[in-house]
Amino acid sequence: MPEIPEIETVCKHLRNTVVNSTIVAVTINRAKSLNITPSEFTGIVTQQKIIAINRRAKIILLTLSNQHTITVHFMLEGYAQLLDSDEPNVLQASVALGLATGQTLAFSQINLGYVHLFPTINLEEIEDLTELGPEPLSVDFTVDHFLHLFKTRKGMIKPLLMDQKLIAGIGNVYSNEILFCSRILPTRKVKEMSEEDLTRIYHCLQSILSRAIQLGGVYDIKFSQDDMLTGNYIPHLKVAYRTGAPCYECSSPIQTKRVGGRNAFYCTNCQH
DNA sequence: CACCATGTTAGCGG
DNA sequence: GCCGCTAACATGGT
Repeated sequence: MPEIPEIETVCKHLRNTVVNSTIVAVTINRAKSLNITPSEFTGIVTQQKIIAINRRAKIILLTLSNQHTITVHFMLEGYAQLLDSDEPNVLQASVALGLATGQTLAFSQINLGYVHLFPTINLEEIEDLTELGPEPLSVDFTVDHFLHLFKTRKGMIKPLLMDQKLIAGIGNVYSNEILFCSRILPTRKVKEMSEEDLTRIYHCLQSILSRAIQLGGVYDIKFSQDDMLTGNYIPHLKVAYRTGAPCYECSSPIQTKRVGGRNAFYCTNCQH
């Protein structure tokens, strides 16, 4: 479920709280999440300062003062929380970074995801990031860039929007929302779509993702006790998880079916 | 209990 | 190579 808006929301919180903090303790309860041994990880990370927070696709990047970068992918169920270091929740985190501030940055339920560490200063060289397509919200991702990418493809639009190698950071929830906004059915073949259709998708993609970022996405786990942002986009979802409920535009029931192995949500009356 | 949901990758057949 | 499908992965929910 975490896609660009959810990860961006976590990054906002991290920028406001942990940048310039020094890591003084490391807890690893799930060594499988790492790409190196727990003692190597702990050795490299301890006493380093977190100097920058970035996002690439659905991956959080924490840059450390010793020219290393931690990459965190939540995959299905992972989440991040800032806790007081003496809170019991710290003990069940997959990987937790104790900070000099007395708080702990906890990454929990990293079951299929990972917390990797790479020696690098150039983020694009990081192994986890090399296969990813362009960031849809970057300034150089123009409508022409989008048309060029999609025009020549043969498949259905929804799986293509979720293809991380083609375009990075869009998952099941927002692909459904973007297509409802575009009035395009998820099964439509890109090849059979007009340039106008694709242009509409581009603009919906921009507006939906930016609005969802502004409002804090749809994640249901708060980053910290005073977190008023996370999840505020949930009431704005128009089709995702609304199977059988009336469409906000035309009142006909929202439909679901498998498209490209995932659940597609759509309105057969509004989308064509 | 079996099955489904999620994101990603690998593998297979067309 | 691309497309569409399936399985695998971990876990919790029905």
